[in-house]
Amino acid sequence: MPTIKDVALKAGVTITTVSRVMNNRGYLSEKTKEKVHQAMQELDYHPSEVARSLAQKQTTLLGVIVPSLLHPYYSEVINALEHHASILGLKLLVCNAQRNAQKEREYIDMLKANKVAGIILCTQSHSSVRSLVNLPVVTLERSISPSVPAILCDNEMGGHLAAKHLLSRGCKNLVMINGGRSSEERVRGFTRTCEESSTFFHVVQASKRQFNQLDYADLINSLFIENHPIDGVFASSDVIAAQVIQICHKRGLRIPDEVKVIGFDDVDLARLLSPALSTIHQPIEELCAWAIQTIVGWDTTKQQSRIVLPVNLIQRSST
Amino acid sequence: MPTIKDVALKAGVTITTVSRVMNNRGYLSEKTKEKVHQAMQELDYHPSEVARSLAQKQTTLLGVIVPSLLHPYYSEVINALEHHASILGLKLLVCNAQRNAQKEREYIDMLKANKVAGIILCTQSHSSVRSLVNLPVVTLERSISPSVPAILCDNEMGGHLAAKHLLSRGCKNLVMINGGRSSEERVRGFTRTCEESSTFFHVVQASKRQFNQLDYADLINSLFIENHPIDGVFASSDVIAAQVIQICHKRGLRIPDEVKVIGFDDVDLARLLSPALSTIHQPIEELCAWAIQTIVGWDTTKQQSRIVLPVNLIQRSST
DNA sequence: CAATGTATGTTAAACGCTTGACATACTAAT
DNA sequence: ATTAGTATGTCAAGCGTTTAACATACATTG
Repeated sequence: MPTIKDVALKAGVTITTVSRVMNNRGYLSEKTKEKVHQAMQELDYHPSEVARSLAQKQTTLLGVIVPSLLHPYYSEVINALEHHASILGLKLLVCNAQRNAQKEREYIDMLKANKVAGIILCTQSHSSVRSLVNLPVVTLERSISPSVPAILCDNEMGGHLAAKHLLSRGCKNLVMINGGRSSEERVRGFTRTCEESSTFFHVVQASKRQFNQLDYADLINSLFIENHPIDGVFASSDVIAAQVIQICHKRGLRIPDEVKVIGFDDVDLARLLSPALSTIHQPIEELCAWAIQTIVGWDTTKQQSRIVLPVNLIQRSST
Repeated sequence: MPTIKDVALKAGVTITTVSRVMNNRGYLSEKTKEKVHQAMQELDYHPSEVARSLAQKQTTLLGVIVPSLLHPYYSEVINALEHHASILGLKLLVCNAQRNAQKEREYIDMLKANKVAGIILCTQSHSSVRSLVNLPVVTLERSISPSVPAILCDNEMGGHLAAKHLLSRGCKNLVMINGGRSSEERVRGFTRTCEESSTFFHVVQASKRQFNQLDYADLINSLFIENHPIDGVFASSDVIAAQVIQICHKRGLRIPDEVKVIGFDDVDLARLLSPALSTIHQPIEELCAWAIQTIVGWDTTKQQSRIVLPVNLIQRSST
């Protein structure tokens, strides 16, 4: 592989000049630039990012730590992050902490050892806050400490919209299934709205195990057995909602006629279900754009410690 | 951040010794190791991967290029790759080529500039073969050239199993929908089996646009309009199958009573659909394990240029 | 006792790039 | 004719490791 030296030699300039051309600093005539670019092309030269990183004490890598790579929400997050990162010449180092605080700490150490430009945290363990000083870090749909900027969607509004929608569709007996990504705000918005309309409702909480396996079947089944006839379900994620639909299907409960179901996230899965799932849309693209922006502008802009983006209702065929 | 120098100073040894301890080479007494480890702990020292990479002319990064990050198949691939990689201390650099040959080439250059330990290619463009010499590269569920080792699943067997299954369930009028990830082998296995049993069938091909958007609704709808009553559908991916189910649902066709549907991949989505989708299971874990193994053992083991793993039928409620 | 193996140490080059300091011209404006 | 700006160049240190080469010791073995 050719090095900067070879380029300099071929172009008849010094490596300083080549470096200047690459980084576009100092005075440079068009002619010199031309010569250098020419030489680069002929040699098929690509500067070593590693050497560059060492010299600059910074890489163009961005660490992303997610609690799961199988949950479609994080697939979409990674997709959006990769998109915005690549526009800025940043690369994504994807880490799956698997909801394991120990693993998360190891990943953080690893990312620091790799001198990443920043870390985007989508996990919930607080254990690691202290190891995050002096490093651009942002949490996505999560908030671990006032000292770490957080990008969130308006979860309370989401809970509210879901409840309001189910009520407006005539539901009288609501239940919310709250998955492991326990969002107090979603529950609060839902609860408040139900209470305000004096509708019968309750909230069930999934266990961490159920979240890990993305398997809520038992929980959902028990709901339909134990309780008064439910006619409206708000699931705290589309994945849970999918399973609600499945179980209604098995039990012969028609959706949306007998039971209405609404999810949260608006991942691609939602539109693939039968019936297509009504859900609360998270602006994943925007969330990710803000997250990247927060990392990239770390020193230059004063950090907003908390950014909350609006959500909205997407009505499909399940309500 | 502390450097190897600081550790050496604190431990009262030279940096050579510290380096030896870290890399476990040369003679070392327990006492020295102890001292060095102690010093590392006290300083919370983590060696700079960047410096290490420069010195060794190799990183512990693994490039992965996929055609889409939203397609659940690739989510599972990335999940499995990340898992196997992290066990070996490798990190995943995720690249989304978006089925764009130009982007793919850029990513390959970028990965080379970053001195990755290897590249796992899940894309189909051939354009880049020549730039892959002298670099551990493997293709996953794809084969671009005899000179690049490929890890595949037995697609022809998959097509065969799907057809055989639909036939054994009594279908008389089959259709296969072949998505953009055009796998000739799947078609061949399906076709051969149908022909052998003299069953009426045909194969429709989705356009690239449809694949990109993961939206096959029009195509599927036209099937049910144009043709004799179809009673069995083999979709070349679970995502397509999901949409078949949706459209049957809309058209009031009961599954599996009136139409039987089988997918391919066995991604998580399959078990979340209503009814749960029968499908051909790809051994994603094993495919990925082999892929990583191929990269890691690049120089030591002679490369097998082609590894084909078996698939199997998973029957759920859609057939 | 000599030879061998074990346990350290020192020194310094190498990896490929960035960057600051400084020197030298040429050009154009005052 | 001086000054300021522009366009290059040279030199060398620095980034934080690895690694080869070589020098000492001390402990064991034959």
